[in-house]
Amino acid sequence: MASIGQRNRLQYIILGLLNQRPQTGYDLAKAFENEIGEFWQAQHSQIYPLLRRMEDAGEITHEDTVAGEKLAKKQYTLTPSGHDKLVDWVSEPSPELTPSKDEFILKLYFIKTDKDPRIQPMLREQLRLHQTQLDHLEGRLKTVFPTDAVKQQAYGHYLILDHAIERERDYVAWLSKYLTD
Amino acid sequence: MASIGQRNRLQYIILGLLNQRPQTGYDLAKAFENEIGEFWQAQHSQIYPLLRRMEDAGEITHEDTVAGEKLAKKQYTLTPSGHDKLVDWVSEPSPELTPSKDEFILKLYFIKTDKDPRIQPMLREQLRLHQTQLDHLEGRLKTVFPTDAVKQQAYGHYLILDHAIERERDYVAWLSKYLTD
DNA sequence: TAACACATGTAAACGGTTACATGATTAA
DNA sequence: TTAATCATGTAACCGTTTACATGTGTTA
Repeated sequence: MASIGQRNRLQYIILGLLNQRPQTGYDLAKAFENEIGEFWQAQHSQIYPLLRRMEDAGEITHEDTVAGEKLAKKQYTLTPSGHDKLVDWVSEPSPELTPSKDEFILKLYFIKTDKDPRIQPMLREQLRLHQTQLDHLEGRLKTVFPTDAVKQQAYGHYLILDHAIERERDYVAWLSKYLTD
Repeated sequence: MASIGQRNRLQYIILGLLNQRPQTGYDLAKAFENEIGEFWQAQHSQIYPLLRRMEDAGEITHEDTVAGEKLAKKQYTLTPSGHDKLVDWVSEPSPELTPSKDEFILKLYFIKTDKDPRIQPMLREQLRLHQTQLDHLEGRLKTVFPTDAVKQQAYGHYLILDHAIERERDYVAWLSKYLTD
């Protein structure tokens, strides 16, 4: 029995995605480029070995299918044990505050005076970045959740999109506060 | 000449900290427990080998000193080359938006309906956490920057503390928006 | 004298990224 | 037919965390 460290959060994301519907490793990798990519990233090179380990641990199983003439696919599904593990994880407290690792913030820390000529260009660059991200997220909210009915079918997803939007909005407001033009 | 990957951001933090004043590896490790710990974390086991590599690369030098009878210390200082590297890094654009890796947000994503009984307790737990962090940061602002004069001596530090406070304030406001009691 | 803080290191394991490698299917 | 996408894997490297390991100085 392969053991998977308690702190490996990617495994739980995979459990959660497979709980939505059975998928291949390729599908999972795509999910990290799309909606879940706003919150977590993973490459296929990390996903395929982990799927193997999770299957060895009895949390998921796969069914071999063939597309077209001979393109092999592995369709992964949760086992009851995997489902339990997912439920346990979501139900556990999340008492950790992870530092944000924002490189711009890090650079700011080493600027001494408000007279430093680098500050304003840096703030402007970040404003552009976060404004773009804000526009992107607001667009996604409109396309992914056009009606209240859809919100109730993926309520958690709606919540975190709303959170991400407010975060960007506040970041933009904070940057504007210190921009002098 | 040892090469240090471009993406290693810890080296720049160390350059920045040594630019403030010469320090030992132990001092640097302490700094990550205190103020800089809000934004980045590093253990001494990562710091000591990196200091060695940075010295090999000619960015820092050390002077051996002895405290008391024979407690050996290595006091590290920036070289001109290390100072240049720090200035270059701060002056470079920071065009990357790092995902936040907030485990609570991740868990929310997998909750389907607004009727799920886990949502409210989760929101309450996070409210408590972020309220505590907000209180902590507001306390630090008052102790670290009691007057406007001090703000101007470490302006970047003041900015990022202000940013962190607004971030927590907004997080708390967002959580409260969805709390039903 | 015992506990705690100061001080420096190494080793093992883990999580994540980039690169290497191969082959099938579909659409332009 | 050729480029893009679908599909699965491995290898090497890097950054980070946890644990191991040792010894000094200070303070209660």
